[in-house]
Amino acid sequence: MNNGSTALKIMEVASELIQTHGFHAFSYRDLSDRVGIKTSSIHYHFPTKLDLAKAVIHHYHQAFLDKLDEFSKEETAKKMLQAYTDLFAETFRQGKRICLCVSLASDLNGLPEEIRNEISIFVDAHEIWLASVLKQGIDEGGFRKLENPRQAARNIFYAMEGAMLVARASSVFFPN
Amino acid sequence: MNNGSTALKIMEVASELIQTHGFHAFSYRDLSDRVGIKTSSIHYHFPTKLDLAKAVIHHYHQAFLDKLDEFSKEETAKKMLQAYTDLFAETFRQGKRICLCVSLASDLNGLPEEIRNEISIFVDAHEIWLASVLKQGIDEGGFRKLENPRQAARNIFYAMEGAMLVARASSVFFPN
DNA sequence: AGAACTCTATCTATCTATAGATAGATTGTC
DNA sequence: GACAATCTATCTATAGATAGATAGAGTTCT
Repeated sequence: MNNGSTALKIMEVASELIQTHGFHAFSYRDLSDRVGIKTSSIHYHFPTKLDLAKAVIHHYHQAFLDKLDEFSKEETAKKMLQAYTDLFAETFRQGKRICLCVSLASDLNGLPEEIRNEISIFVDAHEIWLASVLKQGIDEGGFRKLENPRQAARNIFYAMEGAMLVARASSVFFPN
Repeated sequence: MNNGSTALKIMEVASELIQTHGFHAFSYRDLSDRVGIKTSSIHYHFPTKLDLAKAVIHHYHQAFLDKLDEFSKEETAKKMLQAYTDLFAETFRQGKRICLCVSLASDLNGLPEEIRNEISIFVDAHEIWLASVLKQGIDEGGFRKLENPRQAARNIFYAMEGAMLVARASSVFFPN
């Protein structure tokens, strides 16, 4: 594994394929076609598919934390929340792309513990960030008082993740 | 394809595997092992894996509509909603099993249109039922007035579906 | 009634395509 | 010349799928 531009491109394409088709629904051949190198060269960078998955999650996770930091610079909690939900909407607009961790969650029962842990840390980070935004919003007076901000944060997160999956399936969003 | 008990058993096992592992993550061999017949015999009942998927969706869809009818017999909208959410919780308790249509939705970009249509009809049925329950609850006075019951129904549905996936991934529900 | 036939459901054996993976040669850059 | 990155060629395992045989239950013909 290394951090050169080829490795990065492989990770980006892999991330896209996981988010649009799922972990078990793409192959090294698909990557090969899109990145423009042979499958064996991909193995050079990521010996196994799980190594690739781990690297993709790590990269995506870091990028997401950076986004959250950026959102935290907004003036009000309301704007932070808006920026957060906009990111989901924007992601989905790119070929019905869903959140990486939810795509992997749907395959989770067949993935090794190492990956499951990475994903659970990622999910927790979302909830903690959202809960802190909610608390700030309550203090600011922009949001109404909540009994359990952490639970409310979870509910928002559930709805965001569920909405992406359901939107893919629903005729409301993609009528024939 | 026929409706004998073997075909039914195949469908039930397939449904479980789709809900726990995903459509692309189980094989005819997995079915063969669990049902106790050879893979070739499964092909006798369901010529292709997509034929099997179609049959499973259809069967699951019908069973779900029956459940909704049953829930509609509850005295109040609040109890109907409770029965609905209990069903999700009960399903999830069986080996982190998620809703069939959401599991398939995460693989949707790689599935044929015929299946996509089946799923979208299913999703719409959920939302229509939920919206009617909400309206009834508002009329009864048990629920507070909503500007857009259909949108509220969608939000409930999103949260239910998202919660199952996130619960699978979250350390809050499955700490190490 | 009994022989001949047909249908259902299963089996064994095998096919083709593709998956992820590996060995070893080649190329290009410092 | 050494190393990084890529290639060609190939491997093993498994996927979904198919062909053809078989056992046994039910049907039809004479």
